[in-house]
Amino acid sequence: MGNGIVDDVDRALIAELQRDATQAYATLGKVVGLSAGAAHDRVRKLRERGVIRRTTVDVDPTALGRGVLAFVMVDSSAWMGDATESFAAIPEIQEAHIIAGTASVLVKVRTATTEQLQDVLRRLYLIEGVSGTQATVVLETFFERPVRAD
Amino acid sequence: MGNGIVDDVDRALIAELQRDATQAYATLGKVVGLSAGAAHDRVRKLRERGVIRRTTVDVDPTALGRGVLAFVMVDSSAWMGDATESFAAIPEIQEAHIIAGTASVLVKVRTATTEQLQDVLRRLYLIEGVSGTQATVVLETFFERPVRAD
DNA sequence: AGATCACACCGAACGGCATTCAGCCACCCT
DNA sequence: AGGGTGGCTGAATGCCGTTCGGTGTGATCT
Repeated sequence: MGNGIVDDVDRALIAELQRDATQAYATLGKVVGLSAGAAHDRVRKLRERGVIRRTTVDVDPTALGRGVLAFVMVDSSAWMGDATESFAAIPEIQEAHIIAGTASVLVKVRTATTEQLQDVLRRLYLIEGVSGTQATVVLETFFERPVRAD
Repeated sequence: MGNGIVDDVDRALIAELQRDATQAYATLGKVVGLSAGAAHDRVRKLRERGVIRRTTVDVDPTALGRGVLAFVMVDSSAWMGDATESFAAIPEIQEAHIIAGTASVLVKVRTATTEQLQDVLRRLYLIEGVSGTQATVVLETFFERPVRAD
């Protein structure tokens, strides 16, 4: 998995697709100096190799009623390495990472209201080994952008 | 902007598109019980309203040489509300948020190595008003998924 | 009630684009 | 030199995005 090299043309293609994945392969190819067929071939291989995981849409969280964003440091009294499913089972959690430092897990949470955020914290405490949480509410998001490709 | 209501069908369409934005509108319509034309119409309106911001691709950060992920709490001695551009100018920063609490800004950083992470911290200190940083390195990512649509 | 309007959907038609493929070229390995 | 591999071009084909006329429904106004 993940084999093969990602060259400059691949990176340019990825950057273009991140910007707008709906554009035609002919357009895409022109940007990097390739025919439509060649561009298509490269993108197909990038997908096969798992470099491009999927094509998706970016949505406005507020429009979906997920206007409250918070990061929560989760303290634990036990090894949390196998707790993926426990965190994934809470749908309001958008990301979960094991971290180095005093806390052991960092999660990114989106809810409609702060009351719902509180309820997520309650459900976090129900996870085996969780001994504490420290929530940080986001007041304003400067930006959220794709992984840098170039 | 952001006008109009997002009903259950819209949410189902968004959820499908988040899962796979390459599928045909006929398929998409079938999932929610709509014709291809109607599905296309709803998605077009969701785009116009800004509910769907863009169509993009999800990439594997490791494959692009961005294997190191860290969250950095940035302390400041001044008002940081207008510092968007300063943070955006550092390409390794993927997200930047103003937060409530002792720190004032939280940023998500992706680099190839921890040396490069250190260099990002150095550049953060160059931003006017930044008085300190506290970096938390991610050891393992459980998951990162789209905003919940349903 | 009846008339008018707005809105959402369907189904068909058109044209463009994704996808495939044969042929070609450059490079590497033996 | 010869054969194999990988990547590219350009063209052909068929599917799909996109548009549009027509219909049904519910709301508003007279």
